[in-house]
Amino acid sequence: MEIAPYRTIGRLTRYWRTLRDLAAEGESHIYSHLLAAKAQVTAAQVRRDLMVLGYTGTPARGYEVKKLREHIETFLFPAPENQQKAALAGVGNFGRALLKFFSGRRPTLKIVASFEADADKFDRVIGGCRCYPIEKAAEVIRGQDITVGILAVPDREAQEVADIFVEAGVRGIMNFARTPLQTPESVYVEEIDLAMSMDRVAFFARQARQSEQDAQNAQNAQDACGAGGGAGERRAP
Amino acid sequence: MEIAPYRTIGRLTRYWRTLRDLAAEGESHIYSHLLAAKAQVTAAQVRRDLMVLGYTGTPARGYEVKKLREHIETFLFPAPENQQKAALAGVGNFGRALLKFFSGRRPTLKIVASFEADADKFDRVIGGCRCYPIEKAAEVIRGQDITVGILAVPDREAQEVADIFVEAGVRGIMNFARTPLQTPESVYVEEIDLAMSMDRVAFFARQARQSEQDAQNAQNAQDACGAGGGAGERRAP
DNA sequence: GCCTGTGAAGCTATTCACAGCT
DNA sequence: AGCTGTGAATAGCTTCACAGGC
Repeated sequence: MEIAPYRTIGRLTRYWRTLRDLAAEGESHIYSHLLAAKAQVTAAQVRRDLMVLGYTGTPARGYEVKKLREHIETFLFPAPENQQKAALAGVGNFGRALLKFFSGRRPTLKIVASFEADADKFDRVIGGCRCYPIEKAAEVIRGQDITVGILAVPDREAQEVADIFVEAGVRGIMNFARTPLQTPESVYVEEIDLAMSMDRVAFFARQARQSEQDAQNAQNAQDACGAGGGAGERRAP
Repeated sequence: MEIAPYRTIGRLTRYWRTLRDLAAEGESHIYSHLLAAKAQVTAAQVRRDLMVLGYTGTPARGYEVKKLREHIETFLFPAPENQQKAALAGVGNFGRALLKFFSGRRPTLKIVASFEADADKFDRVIGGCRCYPIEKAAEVIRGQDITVGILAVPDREAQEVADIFVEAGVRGIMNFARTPLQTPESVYVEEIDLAMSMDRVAFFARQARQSEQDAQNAQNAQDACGAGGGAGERRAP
C-alpha cells in the first residue's frame, strides 16, 4: 500500500479493461481525456494514475493502446508463471455465485478450492473447484500456496475463518461478511458490505427524492402566489 | 450528498448494527472507544460521525445504546409508513443470490420487482418477487413508486437499463456491472465492481508476499555473512 | 493548437489535542 | 481520572494550471 494509492490500483484495472476493448475495436492510440471519459474520471486523474507505471505517451498521439496495456499488466498482474491462487469459504447462494463469477476471469488468478462447514457439500465439485471441510483449510492453503481468500460465510464465522486463512499464508481477503475483520497490518482486506451499500443507496435515493419534492413544492407555492419575480427563476432566457 | 459525507453514512449503518447487538446483550450504555473497537475505526471517528445526529452522550456514561440507536434510525431510515421500494434487473446467478440476501433484511426497504430480458423467467416468482420483462420496467417502477435499483445485468446492458430506471424515477442505484454508469448528478450510484476489487486484493496480497520474501532473503543473506551488527536487528532486547 | 507530465493548490476525510464536564 | 464535543492540524486524493513538445 505504499507504492501506489489503493484508489489508483482500482482505477488501473478499469483502464486496463477499457484498453482491451479499444484494442478489440482496432484503436492504436488514445488520449487521456478519451480514456477518462470511458472510465468516468477526469483526464488529469488518468494522467496522474499512469505516472506510477513509468510509461509515457506523446503529446502528438497520446498513449499507445498496446504498450500502455502491457505496462498496466506488468504492474498489476503477476507473471503467468507465478499464477496466484485463491480460495473461497462459504459455499452458500452467494458463494456459488461468486465462484461462477470469478471462474476463468483472469489467467493470473484462479480459485482452486472452497471450504464449508456443512458436511453435505464436502468433496463435491462446485463451480469448478473441490469443496473441502473447513478443518482442512490450513492444510490446503499451505499445500497449494493460496494467497487470496474470499469470505462468504455467515457473519459470526468470518473472523474465525479469516484467522485460519491468515495463519496459513493468505495475504489478501475479500470479506462479504458484515463483521469488520481484525487482521495483521500486512494483510489487505477489501470489505464488501452489501447491506451497508444498500442502506447508503437507499439513504441518498431518499434525499434526492426529498429535494425534488421540496423544489416542486416551492414551485407550487410560488405559482399559487401569482408568478412573482423573486429569486429561483428556472429556464434561463 | 451534502448533509453528511458519504463515508459517514456508511459507518453509521455499521454503528447501528453494533448497537443492535449491544442491546441484545443487555448493554445500556457505551463509550466511543468501545463502539469504535467493535466497528474497527478510531474513537475520534465515531465521535465525529455522531455529530451529524445531534445526539450527544455524557462524559460519565458515554452514549445510551437505545437512544443512540433510535437517533441513527431516524436519520438513516425512512419512517415505517414511507417504506422504500427497490427493483432488481438481471435475474442470473448473482441476481438471485442478491434477491435472497436482501429479502426481509430491512422493514424499511423491500425489493418488490425484478426484471429480465430472458423470456423463460417472466412471471415466475423468484426470490419472493415477481419477475417482469424488462420492457415493463418503466411502468412497474412508476406504478409502485420504486426509488432504488439494483443492476445485476451483463455489462453491455447496464447503461441502457440504468437510463430506463432513472427516467422512471429511480434515484439510487447499486451497479454490479463493470460499466461505470453515466447518470444525472441527482442520482446516487454505488459502483460495486467485484472484478476490480478482486484484482486489487490480488495485487496487495502479492505485494505483501513479496515484501515478506524480501525480508526473508535479506535475513538469509545476513545470516550467511555471519551474524553482523548492522541495522535491521530484530527482537529488541 | 492541443497534447502530456507534473509542481502546486485545493478538497475531503481523518486524527490530534484539549477545554469542559462529572 | 476519564469521558465527550470540537477547533485545529494532518494526511491523502484530486484538480488546476502551465511548461515543454510536436
